[in-house]
Amino acid sequence: MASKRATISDVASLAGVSIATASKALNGRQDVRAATRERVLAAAAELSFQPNALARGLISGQTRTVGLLTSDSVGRFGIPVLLGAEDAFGAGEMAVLLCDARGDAIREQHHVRALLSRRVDGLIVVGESTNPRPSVSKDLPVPVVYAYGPSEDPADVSFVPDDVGAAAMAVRHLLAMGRRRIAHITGPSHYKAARDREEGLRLALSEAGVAQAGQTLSGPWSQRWGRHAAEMLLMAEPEIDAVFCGSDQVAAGFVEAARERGRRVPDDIAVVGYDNWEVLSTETRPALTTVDMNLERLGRTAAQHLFAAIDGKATPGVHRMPCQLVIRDSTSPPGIS
Amino acid sequence: MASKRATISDVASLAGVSIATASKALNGRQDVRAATRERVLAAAAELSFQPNALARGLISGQTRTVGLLTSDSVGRFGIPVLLGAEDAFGAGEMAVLLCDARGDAIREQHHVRALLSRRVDGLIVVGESTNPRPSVSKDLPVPVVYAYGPSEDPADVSFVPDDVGAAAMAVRHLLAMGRRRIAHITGPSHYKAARDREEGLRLALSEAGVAQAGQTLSGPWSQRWGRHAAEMLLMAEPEIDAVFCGSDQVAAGFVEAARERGRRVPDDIAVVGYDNWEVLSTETRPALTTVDMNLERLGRTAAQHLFAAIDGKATPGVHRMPCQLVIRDSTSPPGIS
DNA sequence: TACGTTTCCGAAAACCTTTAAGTCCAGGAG
DNA sequence: CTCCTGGACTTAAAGGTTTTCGGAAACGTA
Repeated sequence: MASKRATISDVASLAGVSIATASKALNGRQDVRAATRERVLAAAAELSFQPNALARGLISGQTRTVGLLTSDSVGRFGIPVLLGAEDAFGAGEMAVLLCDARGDAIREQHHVRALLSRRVDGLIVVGESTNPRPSVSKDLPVPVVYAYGPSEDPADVSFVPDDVGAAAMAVRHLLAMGRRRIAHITGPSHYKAARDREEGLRLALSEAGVAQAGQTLSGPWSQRWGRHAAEMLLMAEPEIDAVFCGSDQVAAGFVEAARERGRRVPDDIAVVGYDNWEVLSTETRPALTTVDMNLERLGRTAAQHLFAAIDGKATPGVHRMPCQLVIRDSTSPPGIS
Repeated sequence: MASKRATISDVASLAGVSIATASKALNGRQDVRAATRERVLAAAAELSFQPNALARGLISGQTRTVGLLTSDSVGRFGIPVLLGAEDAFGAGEMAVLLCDARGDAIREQHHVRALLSRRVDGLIVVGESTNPRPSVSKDLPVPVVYAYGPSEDPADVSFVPDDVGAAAMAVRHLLAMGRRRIAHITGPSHYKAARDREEGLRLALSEAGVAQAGQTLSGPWSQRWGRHAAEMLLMAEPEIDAVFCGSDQVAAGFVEAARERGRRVPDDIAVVGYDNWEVLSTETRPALTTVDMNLERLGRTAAQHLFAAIDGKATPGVHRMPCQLVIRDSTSPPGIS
């Protein structure tokens, strides 16, 4: 460990000026002769002076720090959002204070207080699912932005993926590929994501005047469920030519089971997944056409919006961010692959 | 946004005492009459007073904040370590300042300076691989602990998974199951993880006086490589009865290709993976026996060690943390599953 | 009464920086 | 010569808290 850290008064006395002059020189302000500024800068470099952000924050009232509150950071979805936010902040001089409430409301309140006591300039709350969640607290002295999981309170600012639009886009792609007997396997219906994606499916089907093949099958978001659902579906609706799956895990399971049952993908049945979780979507055979929610961008956008809210005006409400369809082999026209 | 935040002097005047007395009452110190303490506490509650951590840190010289510097947070390995560290810190009153250098040394130095200027009490550096990395900086005024990726400088404190020991444990398990023709498929040899795991394999084999079946096959850490290696291996060494894979991705690829070639797992060939990446290890059929590096615990331990280093003495050097073998169906004795 | 002890509380310094206000001086205008 | 202007620099206050030390009151003892 190095010896005591240099303060601005050390710099000032080494340069032979007052503290105020040193401060002005270091901050590039007027009223300092060029020669004097040089001396101060040289002194600062020699002492490897780093201004104390605490003292600075105490005066300015701005810490240039934001809190990032996650409910379940182990989840696959929180992480990219977090990364995107960190990215946007890191570009400036902002720092991110990370807290994980692990789904516990008490702990969340505790963290909010701790962050407030550290005088963060703003808060980003990233949810573990797209289900609306309780507002973190009314009347906080700093702006709050919700990412991935929106706030229940429409007066708050939330950024969520446009699941309905993305699902419709995915299904339109299947229709454009000439598929007409489209089935749907997805996750538990208490997930808004599952309901939204189904809504998107219905939307695209009704636009085209096509009926859904069989009932929507709901189960866990797992590969195992994808396999199981595949067996049920191929029994009940043997003539399907496409499946829209609510997640890549489900899709990977479906593909595997379908192949074992002698159905070729994509020749007999085209498959679309969701999430673009690359370890699954690019490693299955064939690689999966899937929806990429672009979560890093969502996180970045949320962070940029927090900036705006910090020094100015926010635009409340739920902002739906467009997703992207990544087209791979699992939806190629028959005979191509 | 709420109105101006209450300060301790607001609390003091509401309670009708001096600032000093208010401070003592709030911090549970002696020399305050019980009744007075009550009044102060009540006033603080009424104003929902939160002490300003900046002012407090300015005096005490302790911010109760640590910096978490990651080189590649998108990686699967950094995240659990980060979570474990956050966990250990969150238990106390510590907060974590997260920075992602994205593998760029310049950016890393920039972040170190920013963190130092914020007066963090310590630093955790989490690597993206177990390859030793340059020390973040000499003579920092705060303690530094490296997690997952150790520092090149043996005077630093590093915590890494015991890959050699874990690999040996995995291979001993195969031997205990009666397997004698054991092959090895792993990742690129410029990864220390790949070299260490191979070393563990050799160790366990030579203990038992058993020769490795064929050469070690090195390739990318991917499922695709696992499939490809399986084809080569089953051609070159058709009589193998077990494979130790350097990662679950490789193992999943191997299992898939082996089954397509008509080899039953585990009856004909037992398979062990590495990482316990659950989306792969529990969803393959059969579920994979694999090594769990227990990265969250590693992160927690690193954090706890940082505590120790902050207020006392550190024990320099590379600390190897034991891993755990998770036994599943892919190594069951023939005839069981 | 004088004095010592205990108990409770307040004044003020300290932490480090920024900034508003003030000082000093040279030089130009009248 | 006086007055004014502007540049270059310094002084001092402010920001919120903790902590040391001194003071005051209350009480007991001689």
